[in-house]
Amino acid sequence: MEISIATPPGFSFKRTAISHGWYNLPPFDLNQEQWKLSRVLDLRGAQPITVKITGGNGAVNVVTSRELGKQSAQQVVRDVRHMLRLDDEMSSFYASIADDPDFEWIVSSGAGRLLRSPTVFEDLVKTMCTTNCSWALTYKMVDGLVGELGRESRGGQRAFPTPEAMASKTERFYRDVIRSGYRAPYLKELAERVAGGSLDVESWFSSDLSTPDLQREMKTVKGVGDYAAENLLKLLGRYDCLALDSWVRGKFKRTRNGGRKTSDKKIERYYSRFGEWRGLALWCDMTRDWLETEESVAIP
DNA sequence: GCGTCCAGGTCTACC
DNA sequence: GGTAGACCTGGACGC
Repeated sequence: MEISIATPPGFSFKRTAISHGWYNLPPFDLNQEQWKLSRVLDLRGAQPITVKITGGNGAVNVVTSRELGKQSAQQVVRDVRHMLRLDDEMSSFYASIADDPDFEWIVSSGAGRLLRSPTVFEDLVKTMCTTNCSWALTYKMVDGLVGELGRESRGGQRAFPTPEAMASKTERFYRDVIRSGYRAPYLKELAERVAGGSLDVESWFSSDLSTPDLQREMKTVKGVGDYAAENLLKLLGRYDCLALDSWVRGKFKRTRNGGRKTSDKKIERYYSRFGEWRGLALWCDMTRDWLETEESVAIP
């Protein structure tokens, strides 16, 4: 089954697909030769399906692994729009950087939409798996979660596990099988709180709380500190924080500070001119070279 | 082969 | 509120 979803003017599928490390973590899979982004979506009431997404002129094309009813098709459209940030209002951000020669490329290349998961829960678990470890270990943990606990689509690929599936496993499972180390009790506790209904992380997406208040609420989750909360805030569409981690600090040092070590204060000062958009300006600046050549909006 | 360091940090105890 | 030390894993590196 094929579904075409209209994209906003200037949207770049390539820049969006590769905007964030998530494209490299299961169940996402990005084929950079064909520029095809695949993943399994858990439709809850129905068997999970695999979707393959490609860019086009003024639309993205979604091919599903089987025919879908009206309700399931609507959920696929909703999830794809959410993942690719098709409903994000970018004009204010683009206006804030349009006159800056170092950042104008973001407008002309259609960058600035950060790929995210269909659920806040998935983004939160993945973020917890990025802390204090190499990317290789992050991959190993996420791959383990998907492979061990994700529901299977018809083609044998797996979705990201539900909170209920994760809550059903023991802390030892997360240590011994997932190899998550000291994060094991954090993952177990988070899944239990979400599955039990005492924590509604999906509500964070439409929360009326101020960013500092929402950040405080996020940090009530064990294993979520400043970096993890700020990273999640970006994925929710709030960019008034920087989510500085060792990778960003190193990249800023190389690209913006002549290879010299710098303080967080200096990084904050550098991007402060972008106001409420400073987190997004920083992220685009740090990931500019993730695409070797500049992508024109005419080549989505 | 072995020890050390560190990578897309966080928690707790203590001051 | 600020800080030191502990916490898991696994790859890179020096010896």
